[in-house]
Amino acid sequence: MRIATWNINSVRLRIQNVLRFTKEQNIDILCLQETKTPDEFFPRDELEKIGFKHKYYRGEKSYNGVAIISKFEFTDTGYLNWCEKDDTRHIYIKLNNNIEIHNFYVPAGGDEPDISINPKFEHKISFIHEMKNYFSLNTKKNKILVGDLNIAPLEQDVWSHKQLLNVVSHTPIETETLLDLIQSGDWVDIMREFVPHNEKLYSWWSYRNRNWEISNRGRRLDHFWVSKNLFSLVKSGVIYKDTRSWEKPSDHVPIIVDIDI
DNA sequence: ATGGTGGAAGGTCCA
Repeated sequence: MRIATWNINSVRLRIQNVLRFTKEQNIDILCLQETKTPDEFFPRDELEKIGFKHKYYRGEKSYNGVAIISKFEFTDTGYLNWCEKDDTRHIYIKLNNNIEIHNFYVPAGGDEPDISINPKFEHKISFIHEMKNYFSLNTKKNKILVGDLNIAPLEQDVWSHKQLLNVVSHTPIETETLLDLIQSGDWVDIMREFVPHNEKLYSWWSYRNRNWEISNRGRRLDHFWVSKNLFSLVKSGVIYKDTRSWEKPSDHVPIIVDIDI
């Protein structure tokens, strides 16, 4: 089974990119973030035509929004509201092999990395804490967690560790909280099993840099984790940088993972 | 310290 995750930054604007990507890469299940559309406008018919018969999505006007589209049926679907908000930042589905896939869009956190003066940053940190509590209560088997977590936890997950230490996405409070979530939840950070920790690895390049590929000032904000019992079944993990060069690209690129499930 | 770009909206807010 080939599963991918992608912050699409408007699924309606980039539906052609989604169709091209899923066809060319033969994706079975695609988790999307920042779909930015209410459910009644989700492009379900186009996706149906290319074989994604099973879909579960929650969106809202302008902001947030998550979706899972699949060639395999779901035996359960659902979501939780985090930080007592009903924004659309999380959904999960269950497959008939009893594996659960959680799809998250964690708050970006604004500009100022100080929880006492920036409510967006406080929201982000609280969100990760709630994820930690939730996944420590539940069984740590047969789970997959993907999404735009808006944190680059390791030194080589950003173009300059030193220069980004005080930039939201790579501050110590964020990276420590995220690494704690990985540890306490017994998660395996797939991409870092395939790419050594001393090699640069990014999934996002800002729109604000026209020469994004030359300057290569990226960050690894997108993640694909599996519970430990599934790790031996994971055959490959790739960050598919090609889409960043397509027409009207998202600023994030997909992660593609092959799993024998 | 600032501004650079993009999306949804049709004014700003958010990233």
